[in-house]
Amino acid sequence: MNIGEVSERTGLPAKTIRYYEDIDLITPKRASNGYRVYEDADLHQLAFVQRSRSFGFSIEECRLLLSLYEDDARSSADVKAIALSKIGEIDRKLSELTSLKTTLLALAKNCHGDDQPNCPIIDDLAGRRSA
Amino acid sequence: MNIGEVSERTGLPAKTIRYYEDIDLITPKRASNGYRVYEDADLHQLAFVQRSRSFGFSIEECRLLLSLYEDDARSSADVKAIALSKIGEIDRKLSELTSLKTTLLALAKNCHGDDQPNCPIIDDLAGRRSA
DNA sequence: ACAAACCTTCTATCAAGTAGAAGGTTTGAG
DNA sequence: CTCAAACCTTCTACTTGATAGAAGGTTTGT
Repeated sequence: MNIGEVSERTGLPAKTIRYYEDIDLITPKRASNGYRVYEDADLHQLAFVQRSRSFGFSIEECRLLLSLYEDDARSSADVKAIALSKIGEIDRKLSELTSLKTTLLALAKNCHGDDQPNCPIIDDLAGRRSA
Repeated sequence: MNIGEVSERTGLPAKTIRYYEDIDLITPKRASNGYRVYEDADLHQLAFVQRSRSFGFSIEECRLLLSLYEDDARSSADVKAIALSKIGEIDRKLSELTSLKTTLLALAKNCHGDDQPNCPIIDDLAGRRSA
């Protein structure tokens, strides 16, 4: 299968698929004319990476997960550890975003939002505590 | 004031302060020896950007906020609009991360986490619905 | 006089692609 | 048979928001 069909089937841009080869993530064989030839196993790997990326795993994490995916002797504990650490990361981001939102909401609430220059948001950003 | 003292006072690395000049965000005057000379107004602007960045505003948003900060004829509505749009962005990220976490948690819960290769996380990433 | 501590500019690096240039090949239509 | 569309290739540059290092000039203090 050529890259065009792979792109169509997976929905990944051809550019991205070539990029994955460039970083030695998924490396198809080559035909005699130099074209990349994707076999079913490559397609499965691409779909695996695609889904892993959509779960927020970085490329390097995908590389690790992929090696576990390919490893029949893997232990599920290794996989679970990666998932749990990712959940921890998500939790940290969630609490950071939540407190950010709280602060911005409070600021916005106090701002009249009219055509006057007076603005508590600017005041706060400038370090002038408007409380 | 030289960049070293500015760095010390604001806590921003000198590299970052030079970078902000490079992208025409905060451009100090130069002394006859070529050194950057920061005045109080520059320091205020730096602190303003620093705080805006910590609120999750991008550099380009900071640039806009800074121009409003400097503009005595600004309308607070303009500022509020930026804050509200940022809150919208945060909300989108929050819900994305929350659903991601839910999915990963469900997967991790079903994984034994032992030394056996059998793993519902891998199965899901591979597209094999383990339900 | 000499070193430490500044200052300068320029270049490269990170993540994860995306976009475009410049060119070769192959497929199908007329 | 010819021509163009549609593929394919490699290489380079751009994005964000800095950070790190090279290579070198200046200034301050002892």
